[in-house]
Amino acid sequence: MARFIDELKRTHRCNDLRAADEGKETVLFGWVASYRDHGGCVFVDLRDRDGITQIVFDPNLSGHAAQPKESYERARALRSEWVIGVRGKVVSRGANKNPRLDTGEIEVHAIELVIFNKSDTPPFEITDAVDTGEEKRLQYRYLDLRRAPLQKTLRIRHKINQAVRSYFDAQGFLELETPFMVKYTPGGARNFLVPSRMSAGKFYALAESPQLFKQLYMVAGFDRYFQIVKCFRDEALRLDRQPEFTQIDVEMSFINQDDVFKVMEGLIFKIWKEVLGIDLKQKYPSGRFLQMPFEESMAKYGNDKPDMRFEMLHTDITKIVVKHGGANVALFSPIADKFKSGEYRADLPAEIIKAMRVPAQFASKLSRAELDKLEDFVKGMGSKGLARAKIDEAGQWAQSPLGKTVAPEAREEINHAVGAKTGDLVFFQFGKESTVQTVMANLRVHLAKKLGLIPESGHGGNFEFLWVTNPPLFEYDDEAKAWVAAHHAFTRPHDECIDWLEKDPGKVLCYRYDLVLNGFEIGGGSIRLHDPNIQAKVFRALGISDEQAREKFGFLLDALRFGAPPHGGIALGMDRLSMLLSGAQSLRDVIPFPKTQRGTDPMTDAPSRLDAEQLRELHIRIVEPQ
RNA sequence: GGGGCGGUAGUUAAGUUGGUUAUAACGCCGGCCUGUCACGCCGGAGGCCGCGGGUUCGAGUCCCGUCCGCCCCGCCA
Repeated sequence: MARFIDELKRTHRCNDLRAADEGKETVLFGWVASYRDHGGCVFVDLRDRDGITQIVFDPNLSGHAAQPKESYERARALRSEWVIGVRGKVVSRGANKNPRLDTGEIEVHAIELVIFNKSDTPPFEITDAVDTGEEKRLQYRYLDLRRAPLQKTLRIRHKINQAVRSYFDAQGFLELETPFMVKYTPGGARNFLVPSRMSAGKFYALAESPQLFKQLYMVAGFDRYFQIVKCFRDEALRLDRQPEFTQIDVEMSFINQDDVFKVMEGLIFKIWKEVLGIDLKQKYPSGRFLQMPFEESMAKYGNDKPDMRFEMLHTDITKIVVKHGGANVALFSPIADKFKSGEYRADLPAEIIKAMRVPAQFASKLSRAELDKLEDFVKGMGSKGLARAKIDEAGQWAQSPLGKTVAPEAREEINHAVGAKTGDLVFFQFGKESTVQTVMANLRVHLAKKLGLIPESGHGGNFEFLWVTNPPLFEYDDEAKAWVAAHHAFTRPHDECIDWLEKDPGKVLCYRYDLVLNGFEIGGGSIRLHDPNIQAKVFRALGISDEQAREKFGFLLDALRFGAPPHGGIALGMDRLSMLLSGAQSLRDVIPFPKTQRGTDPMTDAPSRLDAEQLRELHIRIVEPQ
């Protein structure tokens, strides 16, 4: 029978002991975070998931028998990350307190020491401050996870999970599971595929979301469903996108859009309260978040996930320029001319001109070199360049090629629309609408970071929530020359837009909504189409035949014919939520075992090749890329 | 598929117009030290400069290719 673990059970964790515990005997288990050998005595910082306690090994401790001497001798050999157990006595540090440790008022005088296991020298130091490349950290993720910041973020995930479960349970939701291995459906996000051994040549797909199944739960009458669920998407990775991620998935029956908002706002309030101790009531006394139409968001911010923590709004000046016949600016003229010649329909502008004002007090901080760098920044996003103008005392566009020719009336109207005053800097983008929007949206955020306009987030409570609502149901696909569903084909259009489905699909708005926090989309959902007649019209607008619809979504269409209730739902990105709650800079810092940007895992070396026999069993032949 | 940045000791980085022995800090190893907590002091080891090719008397440095990582566009809820 082993002395430690069998006989000596752990009495405390490494962040438990305080001044009040003085005199107690304690048994602690943990890892050697650091050791300081002073010749006569040895100090060890013992670490577990909760914190650090200083252990002292001193052969001359009064009141004990031979054991301290023996422990001291062995303690001198301790090294970083060895796993040990200690029996000792809690003693006040007297004048030698360490205010930086929660346990800094006390230390433990060791009587007995056990070395459970030695450790190789770790490839990087286990400290709070990261000074190691991310690939190394991922390669030794189990060591990286010993660091306090990651211990803290994973604890936040735990707390979110607990808050979600208790909230939804109290609201009458059932936590129900859905399959991960599903039928492949083309369109939307690419699926990861799983070959079937038993059905030669056939594949399952990993679910990109539980979407269809949660709707089936509604048809089945479960009424209120939620699930904390893994989803899989075989798409390019980003700072805020991983191939395997977790959603807080919700669906409800007999509700409208606002009912969904209320339920989710309640959840967010609870999560913030329980995880951060922040009462969002102070910021949102009504309990409700701001709502903004999609169109307004695109116009003012250039995207549908605006960071509301700072201003620098966009202004669309296309109409002003067109009105002034190009405003006598050579670069603008082609766009204005196209409108004039009727090449573009007024309701379908493929090209736009946007301006963004940087107020004088910030504009003055930007050096010439920095402004030139912005040129490269926008070019990286497909822009041809970044036109700019400095507003002088007379309201003229100084330091700008545009200013040399621009018609004064047009210039004044633009200045007025943009709100430009003396000393302000105005940036312009023009051309293909999608490019202009992307460039201007990114430029807005990039400049805000550069100029320090974004307040510190975190526990100060700089959390700006926003519902972005009522986007168009369809988008025009330039390449395919056809209307495609902006999200999926089962979103309910606004009732007053039903007529447009046939006449002008581009005008159809729908009950879709995104929840945005500080420039990140943290959730999205919709009210679903449950009326088969309107569903048929939507398919017609998309040019999807009955046969095609049946082939792709047959089982859902079948189900909707058997008394589907009005229903809708939403999914929150659990990982992004954790990232914003913990102040982490990357999704990879809140996912325990994340993938690199190429979707690989440096620790396990996944994905990996299979040998010929395994491939044969799966009926797969590898075609080497050229 | 495209653009940008990066890869030098275990780790993080420096490395000049191409030049002779490739630096520093931390870590590691050995020794000393009874109040440290970024302990201190003395000594030491440690290098495929991502990989392959080219230019050159000479390449960490210049050129071409390639692999890997990060950020972004496209893509993606």
